[in-house]
Amino acid sequence: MAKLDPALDMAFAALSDPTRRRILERLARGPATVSELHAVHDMSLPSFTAHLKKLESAGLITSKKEGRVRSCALSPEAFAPVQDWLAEQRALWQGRLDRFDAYVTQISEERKP
Amino acid sequence: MAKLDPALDMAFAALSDPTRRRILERLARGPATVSELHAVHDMSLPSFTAHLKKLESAGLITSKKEGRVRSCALSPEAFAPVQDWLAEQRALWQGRLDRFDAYVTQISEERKP
DNA sequence: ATCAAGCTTAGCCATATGGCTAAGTAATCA
DNA sequence: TGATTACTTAGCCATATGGCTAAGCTTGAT
Repeated sequence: MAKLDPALDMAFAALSDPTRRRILERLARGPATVSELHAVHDMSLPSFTAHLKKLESAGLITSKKEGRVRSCALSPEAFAPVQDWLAEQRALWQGRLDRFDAYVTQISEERKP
Repeated sequence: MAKLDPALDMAFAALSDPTRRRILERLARGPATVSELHAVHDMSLPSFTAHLKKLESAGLITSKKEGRVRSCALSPEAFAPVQDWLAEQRALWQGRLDRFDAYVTQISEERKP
């Protein structure tokens, strides 16, 4: 519905990177610290934290620093707009299909009698 | 599931731009020519066709040139991997929630007797 | 008081992205 | 044939993205 939706832009952009999707997959199983998340990624820490930052500014994760440790958690509700947009697309397309069906049906009805 | 999925990368990246989402929303209602699609976008034609190219290389639309006119159509099946990934995420997250519920239930059970 | 752990900041680099104009090509129309 | 339509290609530009290293800064442990 929204003509211009920067939140949606950022969410989709954040999801377009495989490193970031892996991070989300990990966080779906529960919170983790930056170091824990970084451990399985063959990448420098600064590069890695840039990905976390992007996920956080897209609203897909939250993080909080306690002492010298930052822990991250998924923000599952942030996925809703994305899924909603896709669902709406599907509905539009389905609507078109249904109307096409109706049209075909109508044509064949008209040819019968 | 796929550790590395360039198709998913490209689909999400294609969806991260508002111009491209508007194009998809239009195409969900039915096919259209490049000119028709371009008409409602305040942008030069070359810039606009670059968006179409990106959508097409992400597999989200197809196009075919007949004479001097190129017409574009949605490829609805290309949305499946995207929706599947999101659904899987949701499932992971839900699984975690359920296990947490079970844990809480177990704890309260243990306190009762 | 030192040292180590766990990030963070700063700066650099290469490539990608998203926009433009100007010029080119191919198909239809008059 | 000549003009017009409908893109297409080429080239330029600014900013964003994704990677790096080196140095800094808290916090926690010794």
